[in-house]
Amino acid sequence: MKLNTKSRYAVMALADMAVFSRDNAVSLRDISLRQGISLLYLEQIFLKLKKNNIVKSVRGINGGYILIKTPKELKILDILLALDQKVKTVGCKKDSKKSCNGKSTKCITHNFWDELDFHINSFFENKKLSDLLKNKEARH
Amino acid sequence: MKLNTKSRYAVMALADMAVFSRDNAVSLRDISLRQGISLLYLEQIFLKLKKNNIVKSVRGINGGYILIKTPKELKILDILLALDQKVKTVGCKKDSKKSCNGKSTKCITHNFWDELDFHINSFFENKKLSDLLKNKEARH
DNA sequence: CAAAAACTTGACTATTTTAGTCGGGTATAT
DNA sequence: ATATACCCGACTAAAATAGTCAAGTTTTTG
Repeated sequence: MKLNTKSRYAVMALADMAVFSRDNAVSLRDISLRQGISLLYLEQIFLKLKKNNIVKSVRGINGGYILIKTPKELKILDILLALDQKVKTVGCKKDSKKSCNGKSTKCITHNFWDELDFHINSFFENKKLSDLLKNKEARH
Repeated sequence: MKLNTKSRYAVMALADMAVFSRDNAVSLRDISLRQGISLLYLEQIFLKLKKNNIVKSVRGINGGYILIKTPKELKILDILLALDQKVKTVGCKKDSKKSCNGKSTKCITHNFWDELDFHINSFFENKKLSDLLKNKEARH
């Protein structure tokens, strides 16, 4: 039950941008230094974020990336989907024909996994990037 | 964001037992046939379920496994833990010393991942095996 | 214009995890 | 006795993951 590091770093990098950008583009080099993430790896991640319209890029000197939406509007779910991190915890259910374990009938636990996925999905759907920043140093 | 098949099959097999046992032991062979799970694989899974006191075994002819708790009492979380399926979606946090990304300070997204884990954990904690059986054919 | 900063992109690879099998046991009811 | 069913460690093929590399292109600034 793990999230891949790409998704994790993506959220981390975007949170960094939300904190440090003041309308200016934020370079991957800066994010890399601040968050301790490999620059090469960040490049790969931002490629996907760009393709999925989470950020836009500015080339050349003083270039970098800019959030397309405000942190208040940006759902965490959108970030995960951009990194191909689907919330589908279990294989059974692809299509409705031969759904579970190769059989044509729904398996005994089918609805339970559906519920689980829905539960997790809702969490990511309701959380916005701005929510991460609030409690940065709050709590205990 | 996937559950491994061992956990999935474990839940499935235990649900099967809950449905088909009438105080008698349920053999893995029967579960294998009914649920379409490899017998050899089931053996591996039940070894862990036994070690973690989810089931007890009866050897010899007419042997099999018996649920230790009633389906109403058996938390799904206990099943997952028995299969080493920890709900810890992200690497940062092992110990409190050098927690995130090798750094000594909590990463910017740390609390968020904690919340996520808590959210998922609660789900598994509150769901009992008996809950899976109720809505087997219910809903839509 | 030249050079440097920074984005662009596909391919590649080592490591780890996963899913599942195999073989050779042991216990027990009939 | 023997068949059934649990017991258990070791093994392996395949897939996923994490991350690197190479070779660009674009744009700003001096």
